[in-house]
Parts: sequence; C-alpha cells; structure tokens
Amino acid sequence: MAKGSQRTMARRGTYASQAVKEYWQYVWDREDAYELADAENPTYVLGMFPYTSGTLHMGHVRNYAITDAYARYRRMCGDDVLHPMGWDAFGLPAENAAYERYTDPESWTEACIAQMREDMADMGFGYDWSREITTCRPDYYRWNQWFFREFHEAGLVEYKAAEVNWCPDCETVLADAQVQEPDPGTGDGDGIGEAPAADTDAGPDTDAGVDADVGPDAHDHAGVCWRCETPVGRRELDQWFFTITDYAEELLAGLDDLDGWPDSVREIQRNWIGRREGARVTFEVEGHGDVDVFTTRLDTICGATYLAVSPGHDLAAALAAKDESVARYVDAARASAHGGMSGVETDATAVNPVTGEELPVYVAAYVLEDVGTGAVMGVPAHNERDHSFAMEQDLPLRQVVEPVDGSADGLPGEPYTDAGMLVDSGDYDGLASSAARERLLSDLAAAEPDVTYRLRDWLISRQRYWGTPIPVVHCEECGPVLVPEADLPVELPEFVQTTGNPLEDIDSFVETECPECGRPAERETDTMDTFVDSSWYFLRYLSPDLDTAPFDQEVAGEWLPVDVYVGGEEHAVLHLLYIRFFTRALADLGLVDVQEPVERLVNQGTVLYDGTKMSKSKGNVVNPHEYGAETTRLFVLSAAHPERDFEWTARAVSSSYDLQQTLHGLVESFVERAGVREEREPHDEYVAREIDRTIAAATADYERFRFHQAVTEIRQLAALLGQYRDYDTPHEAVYRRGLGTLTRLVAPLTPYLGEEMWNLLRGEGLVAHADWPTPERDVADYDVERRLVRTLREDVRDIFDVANIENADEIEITVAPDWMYRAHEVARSADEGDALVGQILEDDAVPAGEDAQAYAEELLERRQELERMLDADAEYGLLDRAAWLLSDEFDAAVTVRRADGDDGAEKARPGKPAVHIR
RNA sequence: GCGAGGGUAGCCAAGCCGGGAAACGGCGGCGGACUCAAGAUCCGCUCCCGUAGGGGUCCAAGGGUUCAAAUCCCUUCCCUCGCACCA
Repeated sequence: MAKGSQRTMARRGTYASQAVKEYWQYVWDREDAYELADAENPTYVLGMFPYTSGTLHMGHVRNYAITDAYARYRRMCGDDVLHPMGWDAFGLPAENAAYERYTDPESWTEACIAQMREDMADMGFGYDWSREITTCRPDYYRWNQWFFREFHEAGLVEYKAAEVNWCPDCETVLADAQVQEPDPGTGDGDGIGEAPAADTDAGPDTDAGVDADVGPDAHDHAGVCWRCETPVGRRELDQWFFTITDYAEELLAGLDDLDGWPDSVREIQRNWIGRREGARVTFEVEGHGDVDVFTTRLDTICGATYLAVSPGHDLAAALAAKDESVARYVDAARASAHGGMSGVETDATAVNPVTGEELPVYVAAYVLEDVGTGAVMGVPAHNERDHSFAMEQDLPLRQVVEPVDGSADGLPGEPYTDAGMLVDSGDYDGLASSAARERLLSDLAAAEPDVTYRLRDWLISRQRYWGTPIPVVHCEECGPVLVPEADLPVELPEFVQTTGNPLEDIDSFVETECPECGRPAERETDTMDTFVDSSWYFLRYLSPDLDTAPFDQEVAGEWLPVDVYVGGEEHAVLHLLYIRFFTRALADLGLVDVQEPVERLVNQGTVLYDGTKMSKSKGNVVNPHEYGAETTRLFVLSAAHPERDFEWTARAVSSSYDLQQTLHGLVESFVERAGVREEREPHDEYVAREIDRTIAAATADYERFRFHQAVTEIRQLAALLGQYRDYDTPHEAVYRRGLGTLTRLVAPLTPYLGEEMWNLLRGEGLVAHADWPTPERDVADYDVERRLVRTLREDVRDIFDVANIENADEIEITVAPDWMYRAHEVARSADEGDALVGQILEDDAVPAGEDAQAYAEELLERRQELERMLDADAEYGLLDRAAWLLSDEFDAAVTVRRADGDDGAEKARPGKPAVHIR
C-alpha cells in the first residue's frame, strides 16, 4: 500500500476529551469503579487532602495526578486499592471569606467543596467517594474532641500560659504566617497580603493559628498584622497544648527507619526536633535558691563571668518585685519581641559551682524563656551571644579553652567557640574539651547530663470560630473540666459577625454548667488548630461512617500503614510531624498497632511559570481547565520527575495534546482498517518483541513513579506502531496487541482517553479494571537488543551520509561467523591470567587459521572492555526481524545473512554486523 | 554559620542508586515527504571534522579510583531550599 494514503486516513477523527468525559464519568459512577468494599490488605494510596479554598489549582492537580496514576496502575496490577479523598475544611480563610462576603464559614466552605469535587471529577481522578470525609462536620470533629479526652487521660494535654503573637486591633492571636514584614514597599511578590491559604499547595493547610509556636520562629517577628497592619504584640494567654515533646526522642529515632521517605524530609525533621546533649548545672543564687542552666559546653564553665536569666524567668520576677529598674526592664522586654543584647544588672549574685566565684546576675532579653531552662551561664570567651552581650554590657572575658594546635583563637575580638584544650580551669587544665565535660559531670554534684530539644509542645488553642471546639468547661470551683464523652460532640453554634472570636459573643454557647459540680460555668471558647484534624484523617477513611469510634481498629490493623503518601514538601515539619506524633500516641493508647503512619512518602515538586511558583498573588496562575483537563494532567505527569519542579510552557503542553491525538488516531484507524494480514512475518515479530520491551520498561517506570519516563516509552511505541502500520498491512494479532498495550499503559495517566481507546478496541469491561499488560517473552536482554538495532541503524545512516549515497538497491547485513561469538564469550569469561589467544584457538568451535588468530589477538587487546553480547542466533534473529526498519527508511531491499566464509564479511564482529550498500 | 538538594548539548529535561552507546524524550531550528498553499501528520538532521560505519572534544571547574566515569571518591565555584538570639 502506498505510504501516504493510510497516513491521511489516520487523521480522520480528532479526539475531543471534553465530549467523552461526561460519558465515562457516568459509567465509572454507575459501576462504582473506584470503590473499595472489603479487602484483605489493600494498597493505600493517599494524597494530602486539600484545604477547601474554592478551586483546584495546578499544585493540587500535580499532587492528585500522581496518586491517581499510581492508584490506577496498582488497581490494574490486581491490587485492591484504597484511594480516598476528603476536605480539610476548617480554618481561618473561611472566616475571612465570610466577613468579606457577608456569609458564614459553613456555607462558604460547602460551596468550595462542591466546586472542588466537580473540578476533581473533571480531571478524571478516580476516588472512592463513598469514603469522603469533611473535617468541619460534627461527625468528624467530634472525634477530635474524643482524642482530646483520650490524650488528656494519657497525660498528653497541658493547660498553661504561653506567649503568642497578638493583634490588638483584630483581638486575636496570629499565626506566624499572618505576621508580615513591616515594610511592604519593597515586596517581591511573595504572597504578602494574600490570605495565607489562598494559594497554597494541596495538603493540610497551614492557615489558622500560631503554628510556629511549636518552634522557635515565633520569637523572630517584629512585624505587623497581615490584615490591618497593626504592629503585632506579644501576649500571654492560657493555652492548650499537646505534649508532643514527650515523643521527641521517639520521633527522632523513628526517622532512621523511614527508608521510604525522602532524605530531605527526614533531615528537616531532625533539625526541627533539634536534640542537644549537654548538662544541666545548678547555680546557687544567694537569697533566691537555685537556678538551673543548660549548656552543651560544660567544659567552659570556669570561663563564666556572669549568669543571665530571661525576662520570663521566676528569678527575674522575684528580683523585679524588689527592684524598680529590673521591673521596668522586664516589662519592656516582655512586651517586645526584639530585645537585642539589652539587659539589666541585678543585685543578686550566683556562685559558680566549680570555682566558687561569685558572678553577677543579669536579666537579658537574649535569653529565651522557653529554650533550655530559660537561664544561661555567660561565657563570653567561648560563645557568640555571650560575647556580644559582654561587649554590650562591658563584662569581662575569661578564656578557658585554647586551640590544641596553637592556632590563633581570635580573642578578645571574637569568641573562640571550637573545642580545644582547657586552661585556667584549675584541676581540669590540659584536658581536651570532651574529656573535661565527662570529668566535670562525674565530679560535680551540681551538674547532671541532660538533653534538650528544639521541638516545643504543640499549642493547639486558637481564638477562632471555624474550628473544633475544645471540649472543656471552665468552672470557678473545679477549674477546667473536660466535657464528658456522652456529651460530645460540642457543636459549633451558628456563626455571628463580630471582631475577635465569635464564640465569645455567643452566650448560648458560652453559658453552661459544670459537668462535675453542676454550677454555672463557661465553655472554653478556643478551638483547635486545624492540624489536629489532619493528624488522623487517614484513619477516618478506613471506616468513614463509624459512629462508635473514630476508626475501625480491626480494619486499621490490616490496612495500615498508608503505602504511598503524596504531597508538598512544605509540610515536612508541621503536618508530617504531627501525623507521626498522633500515630505513636494512638499506638501507646492501644488503638493502632503501627508506629509510623506512612511507608513511602513522595513530595511532588512545584509547577513554575516564568521561573516562579504559580500563585494567585503573583498573577501567574494557569487554570487547570484552561488547556483541557486531561491534557493538563498528562502534561504535569510527563513534564518531569514527580519530585522536581518544572516550568509550564504552552508549547510543551501542546505536545501532550498531540500525543493524545496520535494515540487515539492509531486506534481509530485500526478500527476502520481496510484489511488484515494473518500470516506472521519477521517484522511482525520485531514489533511483538518491542511491545514486550515497552511493557517491561514502562512497568519499571510506574513502580518508581517515573511517569515521565513511562510517557517516553509510550511515545516510542506509538511511533513504532505508526511506522509499522504504514510499512505494510499490519498483522492483526500483533497490531491489536500493540494498541491494547498502548491503551493500558496510558490509561492511568489519561483515564478518559484510555477508556475511549479500550472501547474502540472492544476491550472487555473498563480499562480501569483491565489487567496490566505483561511481556509474552523473556525481555531480560532488551537493553542489549535495543542498542544493537539502534547502533546498526545509525551506522547505516552514517554510511549513506558519509559516502554520499543517494539511492541504494540493496542493503546487505552480514552477521559475524558463529565461531567469533564463541571466541568472544571465551575471552569474556576468561580469567585475567589465562593465555587467552591459545585458549581461543584451542576451542572446538573456533576453526584454525589466520582469521581466528587475528581475531583472538584483537580480543586479547580489548579483553578488559568486552561487553555482554547476544549469541549468534539471537543476533541474527533480531536483525532479521529488524531489517524492515532499514528497508522502510532507505527504500531499499534488505537482506540479513550469516557469514559463510569468503563473502566480504571481514568487518563483521559480534554486536557489529558488516554492512554493504549497493 | 549548620544541614539538604541541584548545576547535562539553543531551551526544558532523563540518565547518576546497581560505572560500559555524543548521552532518552519534548520544545525550538534545518532539510525532506504529503499538499495549490497553509496547518496538521510523517521521516531524517541539529558538538566539530570526515566521499563506507572513522576520528576529536563533551555532562559547572579541577583532581582521583577504574580496562572503562555524566554516573563512584575528594576539592573548589555557583544556584535553590530548610534551620539559626537554641545556650
């Protein structure tokens, strides 16, 4: 058949996914295609559920395209797959939206959910919607309250005063993310002025609350309120905490075994937990009892020239009570987040437990209340901050450590902070730092080994409406009392527009009676951090309708942990630490029997536009539907490795569109084919084997989440099948199998197209439930085989080009004589010391003669670099099957033959046949 | 400062874990087929030299290990991100 005519035929139809989406959505729905009923141990594939911000953005699409492709792949492999979706529906932005639009958070959130669910359906994501969960509904958040009770009972809940960011105008605490830099004029468009959640990536949101209070950066801000630009102050409030620090050691140690997690996340968590080994040293302060300090440099204790406590320290309060100037300083320092190297000397003195010296006691802002013990021994010679403070306050330096190698130590201008050898330390002189630390610990009654963590307890109180009410009643007599389990859930009252916390204004909510003594009492009006909601949602999916427990323990025992969890890396320390904490806490409560919630974690990269992350505030957002949902989905999967960032370009997107058209066109033209061929020829065999090779390669790519590589395989097979179709009337079974393979390989990436192609091919049932293709032949050598064919084609092209051949009648391919393969094999398997040439020439398969002698010597020369080869038969067979590619390309007859002695095949070698063009 | 991850042809980007092809694929560019033409589609080329498959140089820079390195090791430079008044 002439080449052109079929090619034009192939262009007949155009695949328009818009038109077919509704149909397949209907069918999937009708068949409950993605529901999981009962299963022994399904593969649990989870994407971080989205904050309900209103519409699906590109970050979501990338996130969920990855889980969907993988879930579909596993399902086709025969696994039971749990692939649920839900809504992280509580949070500050809904409240703000309610203010701005004169509505209420619930209506707003429900509208967002409806929109996003529709967006997801449109993208073809196959979720088990029967397991949908929504965190703002009482049937979900009641279990937050239940957990609060359980944790309380287990001693994991504390109620204590905490210092937080406070906006006096809005009358609420602010999340760190809600505190702006004071100077917006030079803003480089990093999202300032946006609701924090408005353009975040998929996943549990970082919106409401003082999240950063689990860490240290709350101390860093001297900013203004993001909403009203009022300078943010500090305020001390009674707050509820989960004592995640009880698990600091476990959470840290557990990281070592999380092999399925990216190193980066594990490292970030290690940093965040920040374990420090050191010593707790007691200094006696005359008239005030003892003051403990924590130090990692006990070896420098003799260099202490002062003692400093934080403005929040008990000693500071005691001293302030007697001393006006101390009181003034403490007040000023506590009101401001930035104290610099300010401080105030007090009239107290502390005794150095080693030297017995009396040290002046300071109150200093640089000493943080919640770090270590809130007090430090000041060693200006060997600590950066102490040095700065001493310079500022004109305190003396005393060097007690010297560099061992006698190099310059930088003192007194700079502190010497490295380890070294002790001097001016009495009995400890001459010891190395580490040895001195050990000795001091054993000698000193006042010093004990101690460990501190950077990790803080998890402050879960939020002075917001749109969250889970903390199930506590405050009674004047009984103090804070837990709401009894039988009275749960404590439901949110109807929303009212107000400044500050709406719950405080709703008397019917606040006024209640004490569960213990029955007297009038007030409800807690704080709600929980939304990260509480997302800390256990993966458990709720297991039994979303259960109303007697948060989740079915038996099911959890079988189905956990989550096999694959996909989401953005921005949650490395918050959500991903909390979810681990919860799991461990629940394990200790006997509710689950895994220690870690997630086996394998994938952090998807971001989608860039003009080199920066797509975000509303930068105005560089591409709507996922702008280019067609399925094209977008295929593009985000094929553009790059899932963990890497990539650039959105319209051109690259259009090549994803083209690929869909190509695939659809191939199937369509097959269905409309004029004739078929039954007898099988060598080139059919080539295609058949290439199909196998593609299956093997693409399957490996899917296993490793290399969807972009799988797409490359699909492209290549599609190109080959197109060439095959145009070369000659295709063999019915081979071609059909090729198209069926292509269909199934692409179906997880483009589910609508997959169904459409499958349907055209009259595949059985849905492609979503079809069996993943398997190779029919051994494909262990596929890389060697592909390389041989590729090299040959390149060589032939080279010859045409270099020899300037316009037209050829015949291309003759001659494979090397059998004995050469044998000789090659002998050479490859020979040991280093063997007499190679002799060994080859003695081999029965190698004929005597000059040729053999020459080849043996050649092998000897290259013996180290010999590569694995096909054997003679395999090579001949492969080339015979591949000959059509040359014939098609050069429009010449191609013969493949084996060398038979005196035939001009001198150049042929194993892996490199002789080529003659006539 | 500490820690993590990167730097691959005009551009994007794979390969690096398990060393062996001037290095997948896409975009752009060039040439060709099909066409009145354009678009779409298809084929080839796209580091340098070469009239029979050859040679040279190459994966940030430099050094090392190895028969063999983009891949392993060391040093340097650059970029991105995380942590940092943490005692």
